[in-house]
Amino acid sequence: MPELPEVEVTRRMLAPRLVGRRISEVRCGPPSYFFLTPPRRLEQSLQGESIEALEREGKYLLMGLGGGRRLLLHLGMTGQLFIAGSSSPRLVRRIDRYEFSPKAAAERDPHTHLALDFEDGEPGLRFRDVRKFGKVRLLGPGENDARLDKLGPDALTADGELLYAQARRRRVPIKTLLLDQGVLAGVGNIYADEALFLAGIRPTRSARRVTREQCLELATQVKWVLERSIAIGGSSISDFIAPDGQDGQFQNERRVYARTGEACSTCSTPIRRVLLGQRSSHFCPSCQK
DNA sequence: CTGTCCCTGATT
DNA sequence: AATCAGGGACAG
Repeated sequence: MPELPEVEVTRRMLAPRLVGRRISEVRCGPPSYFFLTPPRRLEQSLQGESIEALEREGKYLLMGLGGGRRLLLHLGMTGQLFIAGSSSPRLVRRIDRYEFSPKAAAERDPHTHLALDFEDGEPGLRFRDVRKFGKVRLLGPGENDARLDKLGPDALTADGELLYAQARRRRVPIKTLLLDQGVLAGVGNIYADEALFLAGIRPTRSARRVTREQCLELATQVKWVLERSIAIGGSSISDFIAPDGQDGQFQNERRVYARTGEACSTCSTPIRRVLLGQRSSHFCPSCQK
């Protein structure tokens, strides 16, 4: 599940391969929940555009285009952004045949929704998303997206005092607070669980019962775990791949996430799993209070 | 603030 | 055939 580190790894690897190039051809799959901007309109509007920047806000990517327009991208749960021709066991072979015409339907990968190719002939960009929880939207000059407007400060700059101030006035579990993109932009289920483990705080603890010292420590651990994951290419637990098809390595360093029943790496107590608002949380009942 | 829904593939 | 996974929008 792509969270801040996976999106940032994607951005860093993609930027040098996209920025400065002019789009020669755009192909989209059929209309779906995935397209906030209708696919036909994307095909018309993006053709001939040049890419001037690639930025990240929380878990969103923003491709800066000429004339102040921007392309908003979100990977959702199973999104994969990669360079055409990349190979990975997580990618199907049909992927490079991105012929989206109805007659070619049997030949194409039904999960690749967007393909951009470049005038200079360098390999293009592909956006694949099995479950279509991802998003694509074209923003006009000066146009904003409500999703972006709601984002809080980037989690890489998490401020413990600010987190404490928010925690004091919310009755929700601390884990729920961490997942709130309006509080800290970019934290998802994996890194929330990992940061809470490192800070020694149970995910279920009420936010208002987390002390100031604990909030400072939590902010420190959030930043550490995100930076560490970025450094080793993110987490490839289910679907995530880097733009070159490579897997990240952070899944090998996780202490609690999806380790239910396994021995805690510090004290050997079995890791437990609880549900918080339909979402699973993992913690060590001995190390986390 | 909590519950439901969007979607598809893997698992039971 | 039913259940689970879950980011985020939305309804209640």
